[in-house]
Amino acid sequence: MSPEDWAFWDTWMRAQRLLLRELDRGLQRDCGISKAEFSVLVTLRRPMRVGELADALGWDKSRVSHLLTRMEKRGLTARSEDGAGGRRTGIELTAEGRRLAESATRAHGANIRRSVLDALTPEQASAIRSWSEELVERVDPA
Amino acid sequence: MSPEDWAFWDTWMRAQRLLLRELDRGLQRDCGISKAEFSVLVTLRRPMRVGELADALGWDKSRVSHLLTRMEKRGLTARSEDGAGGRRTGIELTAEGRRLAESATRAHGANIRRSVLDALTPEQASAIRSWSEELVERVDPA
DNA sequence: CCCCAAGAGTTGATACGTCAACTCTAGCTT
DNA sequence: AAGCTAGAGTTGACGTATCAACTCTTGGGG
Repeated sequence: MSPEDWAFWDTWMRAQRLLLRELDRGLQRDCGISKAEFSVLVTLRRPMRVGELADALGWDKSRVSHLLTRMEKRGLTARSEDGAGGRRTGIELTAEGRRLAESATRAHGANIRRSVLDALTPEQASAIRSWSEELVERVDPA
Repeated sequence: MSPEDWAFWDTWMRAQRLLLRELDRGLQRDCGISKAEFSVLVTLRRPMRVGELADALGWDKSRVSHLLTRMEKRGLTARSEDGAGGRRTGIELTAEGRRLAESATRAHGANIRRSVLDALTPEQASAIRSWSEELVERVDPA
C-alpha cells in the first residue's frame, strides 16, 4: 500500500465513522433508541422466531437474543409465552414498539436524507451503489 | 425517504458492515489484534501523552485510556513511570509493540488492497474519495 | 417406547466504546 | 504561602458485540 492508498483509506473510514456517529446520536436524541434497536423495530413487522429475525438482519442469534432481552425490559418487544400446543410462537412488537417504529422511521429517514443523500452528487451515488452491490454480492451472496 | 432510497441506504450500510467485519477478522487472525489496537500501534511511533494520542486518533481520552490498559496487560504498550523531575513523560510502545506494528501494517495493508482497493474502478474510487473528503470537511473541519 | 442427536434459544465471559464522575497536579490569584 | 481552578488522566457503570457453553425441545432410529 502506498502512502496515498493509506491516506485514501483513512479518510474513507474516518468519514464513515463520523457519519455513523452522527446518525446514531440523532436516533438516540430523537427517539431514544440505538441503530440496532431501530433495525429490530423495522424488521419485526410480524411475529417471528428469533432465528428468522436473525437471518433477516444478518446477525447472530446470540446478539438478537441479548438485544431482545434489553428491549423487552423497556417494553418494546415481547416474547410470547410458549403456546399451549407446545409450539413456540416467537417474538413480536408491543403497541409501544409499533408506535416507536413508525416515528423512528420518519425521524431517522429525515436525518439520513439531510446528512447523506442530499449531499451526494448523482455520480457519487451511482458509484457507491455499484460498489456496495458488488461487495455484498461477493462477500455474502445469500 | 422513498423505498429506493431505503434500499440504497441499506445496501450501502450492509456492504460497509461486511467489509469491516472481514478486515477485523483478518487482523485478528493474522496478528491477534483489533482494528483499534492497530490504530494505536501505527500512531504511537514516539512517546506521547495520552491526550496527544487521543487527538491524533480523533478519539476520546477515556477510550484511549481503557485501550492502553488492556494493551499494557498484553505487553504492547507501556506507561512511563512519572519522571523524577515531576514531568509526565507519557506512553510508548514496547519492543514487542513495535515489532507487531511493523508486521500488522504489512498484513493489514495487504488485506485492504485485496478486499477493497483492487476491486474499485477508478470512477468508484474517485467518487468515494470526494464524498469522504467533503463529509470529513463538513462534520469535523479540524 | 426409549434414547439420542440436531437445532433453537439462552446465558455467561470477555472485549469494546461512551458517558459521567472522580483524582491529581500545576499554575494562577490574592 | 494558602487556596482555587483548569486540565489531564483514570475509573466505574452501562450498553453492546462476539464466542463458547449450556438447556430444552423435537423428531428419528433402535
